Amino acid sequence: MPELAELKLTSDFVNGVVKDKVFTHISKNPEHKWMDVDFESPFTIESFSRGKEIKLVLESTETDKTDNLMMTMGMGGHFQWASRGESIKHTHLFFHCNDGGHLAFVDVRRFGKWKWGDWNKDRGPDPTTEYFLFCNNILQNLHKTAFDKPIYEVLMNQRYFNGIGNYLRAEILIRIPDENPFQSAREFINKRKWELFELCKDIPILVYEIGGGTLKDWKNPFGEVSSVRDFMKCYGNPAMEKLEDRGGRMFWYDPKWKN
DNA sequence: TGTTTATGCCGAC
DNA sequence: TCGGCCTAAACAC
Repeated sequence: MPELAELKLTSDFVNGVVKDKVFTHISKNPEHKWMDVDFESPFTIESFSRGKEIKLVLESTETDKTDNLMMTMGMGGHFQWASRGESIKHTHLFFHCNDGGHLAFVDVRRFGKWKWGDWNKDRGPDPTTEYFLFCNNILQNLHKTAFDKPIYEVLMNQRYFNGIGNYLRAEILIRIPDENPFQSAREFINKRKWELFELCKDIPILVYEIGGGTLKDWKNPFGEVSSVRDFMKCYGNPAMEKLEDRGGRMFWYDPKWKN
């Protein structure tokens, strides 16, 4: 998906467009097989992101009812605003506004999902907004077998690295150039924990500040914000080596570690 | 025209 | 751990 930085931008975008707006109901595109959702009218929306989850807080303007619609974005989910009469292809959730427009959850591949609840307890703290908890969650669990695996695989484990995805793991590991990304996560972390943890915080923040990664299925909802585009040193770079990991994802890495 | 590829996750073995 | 879920853009021929 969109990874941590893109989720944060998506959440900002939602907050920008729903500000001072009142909604009447939610409907779902029947093409999408996932659950229907609705909420008592009239209501307001506020968005938060944590790692690769988005929380939409819906609040009745007339009663004290409130509920959280928890969403994941899959590979390309995002939000757009549609004015009265406008319809956007591949919209799967419509948050209908009393001005006739709607907030559209657009998701071509339909990998995005939603449900009522709260932050998924199987996902770890957000490295950018809960940095101390993020570090602690790893250090307290470092003895577990999950950390026997190579660091390049463990960086994709959302229980510990919530928000890190396929491009971020490549961009993080390439920035610790003298450590082999194929060694065990435990060994790697024991040696270079603070550099690793800080990169897990700082790279997503950098990408957020420059307006998101340049990704095939994802466009910055605000349009281009920055001309800084060279943070991507590794992912997708033909000068780098790549291999398919056990999850069927391409891992991009420095050719010097090819065995 | 056909094939490969894509930022992710879930559930059936 | 592995296939399945989906569409469309970018390739290959």
